[in-house]
Amino acid sequence: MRAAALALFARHGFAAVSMRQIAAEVGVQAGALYNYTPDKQSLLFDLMRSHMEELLEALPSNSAAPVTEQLEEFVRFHIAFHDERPDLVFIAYMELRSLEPDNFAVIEQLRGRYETVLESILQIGAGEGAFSVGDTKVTTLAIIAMLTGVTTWFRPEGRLSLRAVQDQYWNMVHRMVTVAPERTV
Amino acid sequence: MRAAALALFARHGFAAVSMRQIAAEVGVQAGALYNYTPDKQSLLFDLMRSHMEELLEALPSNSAAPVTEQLEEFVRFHIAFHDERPDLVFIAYMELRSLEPDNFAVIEQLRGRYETVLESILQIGAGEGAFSVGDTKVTTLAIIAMLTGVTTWFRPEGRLSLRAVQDQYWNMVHRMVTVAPERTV
DNA sequence: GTCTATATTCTGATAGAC
DNA sequence: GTCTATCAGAATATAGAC
Repeated sequence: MRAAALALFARHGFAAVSMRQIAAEVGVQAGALYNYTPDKQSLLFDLMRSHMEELLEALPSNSAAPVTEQLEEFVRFHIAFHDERPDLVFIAYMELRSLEPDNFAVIEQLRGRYETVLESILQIGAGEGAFSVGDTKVTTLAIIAMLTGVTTWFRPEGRLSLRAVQDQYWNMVHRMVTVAPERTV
Repeated sequence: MRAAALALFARHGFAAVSMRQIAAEVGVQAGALYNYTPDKQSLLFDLMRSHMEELLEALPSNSAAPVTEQLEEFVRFHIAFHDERPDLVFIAYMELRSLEPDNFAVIEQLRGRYETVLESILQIGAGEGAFSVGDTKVTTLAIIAMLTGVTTWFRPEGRLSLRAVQDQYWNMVHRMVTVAPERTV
């Protein structure tokens, strides 16, 4: 049921999907779904919370490694993890406004913890002189927006391999946080 | 009515907003709305199409200027234009899936034209040796995702001025497309 | 644990008075 | 051009048989 709901929410949006549609996808009648979830809102919330918790748990944290390597690891991890769960990533971002206030607060807090991991890497790197960034919060949000955008177009069977995409994004992020070169033009 | 619908769609999502809610916001009864739109779908489509057309019309195109200046102009324009219409930008991105197939095709084509403007700048710059980019399509999507993300957090009365945000994003984009420096760490 | 049936409310859209 | 009233159907969720 969770898988069916996830696919439908990602394709049509939470509000546009009815419990009857989910039931039809599973192959049961609508009433049977309520043996597995108390209501529709909980179904969305559980999907989003478990996704965010898995994301945080899977996040590598080699705080002993050089910051540049930590940043590279973060970039590659973000793209790979999101590639494996495109629907979950999509709804975790798109359906925030469909959450009731209490549920929203929980997800928002988990999001904040994820962003803080990246921001800490940038701050430490800036302190060491390894990175040159302006505002670390702005840079954090810019990098996450850029990386998350990959899910809107990347397909494993497409023109570029996952590895090639990771390479190119790491290259872009690396340049973004490294001191500007002499003008070449 | 368009303004009321826009605000509600941006906050709750197209599917989650009823014609009665829009009417209540305007201060009329639901039936009266149908003097101004044939149906709810057209209301969304008209908002999105007029937004995309204004975006394309306002887009500067100084093809005589150096490509680096063209890119800087694009970056600053994108952020400023989107800052002025946060709700429109939000629904133009979030509600693509709420469009019926024919309407979706129209909006998608307009999106493509906008992306092509940026990609052309990158391609010309790469050809001239002014830029060093990997895949121009990937770079285009990465830059647009990064810039569009600004609307999710930027507030004019916030900590950073619009100008400061433009400066920092231009700095990041400029580094992204410029040849990598010698390793500093 | 799934079914059928249903309570209740809401939905987009229309008809006709004024 | 807006109102009231309404149509026809869909929505979430529940009750009770099996």
